[in-house]
Amino acid sequence: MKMVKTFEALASEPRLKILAYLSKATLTAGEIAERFDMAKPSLSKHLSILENAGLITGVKKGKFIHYSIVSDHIFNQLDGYLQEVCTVRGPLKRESEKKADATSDGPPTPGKDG
Amino acid sequence: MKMVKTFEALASEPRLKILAYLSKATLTAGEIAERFDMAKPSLSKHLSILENAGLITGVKKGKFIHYSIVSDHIFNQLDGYLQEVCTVRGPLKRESEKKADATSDGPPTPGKDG
DNA sequence: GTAACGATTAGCTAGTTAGCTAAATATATG
DNA sequence: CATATATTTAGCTAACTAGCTAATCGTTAC
Repeated sequence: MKMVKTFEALASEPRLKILAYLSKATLTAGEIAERFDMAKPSLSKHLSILENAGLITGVKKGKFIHYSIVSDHIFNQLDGYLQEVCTVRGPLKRESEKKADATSDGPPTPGKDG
Repeated sequence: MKMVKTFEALASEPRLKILAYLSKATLTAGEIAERFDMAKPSLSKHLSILENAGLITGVKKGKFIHYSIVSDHIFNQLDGYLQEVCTVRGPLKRESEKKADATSDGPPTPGKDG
């Protein structure tokens, strides 16, 4: 698991913002570049880093490339890492602690119940 | 939420390894430095980055500083980010898709039905 | 083929990061 | 106070990253 690649892709304010934009819609590189007031080549590089890390995917349609987030990958990577490092936390313990932590807010984290 | 700081701290092979070591035990800076065959000042910098991001904490006991992982913080940061970006994924849907993922390689585009 | 448009690659500069060695800080001990 | 140990800070160089402009590639339209 190349976690470093994932974290490197996420360790950038512009890239986090790009992901935030893409979390709600599929956008072309040009649209994103407009929103960010950033030169297109600079943005293109960020997109390639994100795509190379598997966090987004680009689909070419004519002369446009539509980028969209790959939520599954992001989730699997981060969740997998959590289970790797926070070994002591079983799913039930997580649920328990989340309830204790914020009684009003925050949904329970699903797990394998075991 | 300063996610960038967290991700920057995690975007480093040495630092991921340090966290891996600390996930199982509390160690002093010197012990970690020995394991990594890395100059102590270099390691010290990594430790300070991790501590500054809140991922580890150092407790001074005499002339030693015992570093240990702050699993809670790591979990909360990453889990919080997941819920921020992967907004469409409700807990139940996550469970469902994890199961479905094993049988089909093309996960459906997430909708707003959460 | 030529022009226009969308996006990326190439090449450059400025700022940052990673590693080192040497010096400094802090704690125990005599 | 002087010494030894544990860790960090300071200062340096090499390598990397981020951003830009200019040039290139691919597609659509004429």
